[in-house]
Amino acid sequence: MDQAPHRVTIREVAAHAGLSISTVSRALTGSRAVLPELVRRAQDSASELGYRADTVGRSLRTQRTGTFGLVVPDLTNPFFPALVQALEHAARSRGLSILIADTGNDPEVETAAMNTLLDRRVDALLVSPVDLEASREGLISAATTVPVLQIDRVIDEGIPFVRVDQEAPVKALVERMIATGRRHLAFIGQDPRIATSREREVAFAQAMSERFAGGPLRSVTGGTSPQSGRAAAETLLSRWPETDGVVCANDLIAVGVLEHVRARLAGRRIAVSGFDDTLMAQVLELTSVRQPVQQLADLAIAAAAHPDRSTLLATRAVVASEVVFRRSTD
Amino acid sequence: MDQAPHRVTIREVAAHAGLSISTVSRALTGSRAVLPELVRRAQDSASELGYRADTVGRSLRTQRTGTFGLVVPDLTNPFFPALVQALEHAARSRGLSILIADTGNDPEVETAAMNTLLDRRVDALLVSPVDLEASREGLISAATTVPVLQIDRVIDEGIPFVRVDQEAPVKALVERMIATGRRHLAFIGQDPRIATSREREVAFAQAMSERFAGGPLRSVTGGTSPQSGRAAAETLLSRWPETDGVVCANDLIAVGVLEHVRARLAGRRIAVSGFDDTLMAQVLELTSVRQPVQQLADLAIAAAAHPDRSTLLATRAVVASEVVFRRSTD
DNA sequence: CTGTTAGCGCTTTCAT
DNA sequence: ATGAAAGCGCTAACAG
Repeated sequence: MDQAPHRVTIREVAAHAGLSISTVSRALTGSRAVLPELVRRAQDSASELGYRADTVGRSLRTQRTGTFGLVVPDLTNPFFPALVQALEHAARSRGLSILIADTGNDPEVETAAMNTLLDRRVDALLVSPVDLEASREGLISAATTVPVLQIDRVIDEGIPFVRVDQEAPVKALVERMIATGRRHLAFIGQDPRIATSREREVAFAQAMSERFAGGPLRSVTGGTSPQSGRAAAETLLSRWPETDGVVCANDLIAVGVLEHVRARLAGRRIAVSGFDDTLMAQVLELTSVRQPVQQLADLAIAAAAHPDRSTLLATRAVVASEVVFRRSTD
Repeated sequence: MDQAPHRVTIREVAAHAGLSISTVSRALTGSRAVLPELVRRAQDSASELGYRADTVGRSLRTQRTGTFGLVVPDLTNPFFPALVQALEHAARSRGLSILIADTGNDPEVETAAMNTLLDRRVDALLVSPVDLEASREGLISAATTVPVLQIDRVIDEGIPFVRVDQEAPVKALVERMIATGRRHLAFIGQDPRIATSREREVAFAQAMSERFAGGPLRSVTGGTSPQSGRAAAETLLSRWPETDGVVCANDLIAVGVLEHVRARLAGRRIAVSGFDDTLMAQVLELTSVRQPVQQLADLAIAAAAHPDRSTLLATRAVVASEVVFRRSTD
């Protein structure tokens, strides 16, 4: 049936072309000048025999695998598939591959996964760390072995990162809610150990203190799901019944808030916004902050793929995001 | 700063332990019997020096990488992140890794991606092919080089697969719609070149012909998004205005149909169902077919990881799915 | 510009 | 049961 399908080696190509192994290698990779005539002969033999270089042998020799390890906390959170897709495309367009690990929001799994990837000699590690605190040690330790780039979630400024500015969009959301007549705004975060959620919370607190100096800071945190959003909304509105605008750290939470509002507070005109501009936000006409995923990915891969690693090690990029206003904040 | 972080090799461990390289290798991998005393010495030296075997060197020698290539059509479709997550967890629990490729629904990209993965010497290729026709040639060609397992989408019965039964759930949906009083059912598919969509369509046609022999087959196809779902619903309902139940090949489409019904046909009691039981289905109380993603993943990884590849090559698995009834079909 | 040779790190004969 | 040595496929010194 599926007979041991012998892979052609460079040695065979060399023999077939009547050239030395190294000439074939140089002709095919272009690493050194080779007579055009011989290049053709090498290429012809290669394609005739169906030769494709074995990257394992190459990696052992060059000490580069052309592979990045990508560590994400949870593919169930729709932001991450979008990020993975963008990263994978950016990587593949440069001939690079991605080993993926989903840590299920568990810092221990995260550290273990990073070590597995290091064993596979990835050229760099792209990580969205799970936990502001618990992820730190493993991340720092990994960074002593391989270039590490924090993507989206930043937990240590000493390690390279590509992140999104959270301050401007949060401020824009607050301004919009105020402009449409709201005065009692609140924030619902995910787990506060999640870097981006924490940043959004801080940005909210700051924007509010600028507009309502001395006013109460209405803020609760929960999980990352519509259910926990509903629960958080309930807590929030019983604690601060005057609330008329809610900035949520995530679309999933915002959806839960919308549900709660529509079910229990049908008459109230409460503004709601989310983050990530997921499909659900579009369908439910939820105002949300669109993440520049493509840009994030391009920057990350460009940095990680750069020939001399000092570039990666110097990367500290912050990109802007854009608020998409919809009916939920009218 | 980040000084060339020398990785410890097995040679250094051997020197430190006062043993030969081969003894250390055998002690650490357990590939052959070694005196317990020496095993301890090897292990101690290894952990003392922080040794971790280089999988690149190992792979070159053993001709196995412990890595699978995973090729999915589109991570934007929420079914696939769930599948990727389940596969990655199942793989990692066995010490195996996954190289991911998202083909963006393009068969040519798919073939190219498969070749890239083959160059990386993956032990097997797990593929959800894009296109019933256009993916076939590349898939068959890859299968001559490496074990290939079709996941979820099956386009060639001659190649191993792990799939989900589509017939039973579609039949159950049709029966339910009939039981709640509907008589004029219709189907909306994704692109008919998508294997699962096609199977669902066929199952629908069959279920209908059993109940309404000689009746019209109301069926249209479109894309895989709420927008195309809306458009398809419009087409469908203008062509067959009597329609009172719609089985959709996908939750995203179903959401579009719901939108169209709620916006334009507010009074009509039209049943709607989707596939994949995504978060959106839960939020919108949409009846949907929950895919046994975990089971699919476990079967796939178990087959792919099996030491002798004849097991993989013999894999033809079909697992059952479950309809989750919600308000949209009341 | 081309060829010969060494060697990346590991496992596995092959001797002992 | 252990060790010495070969070699997986490739690239890169080093001669020529």
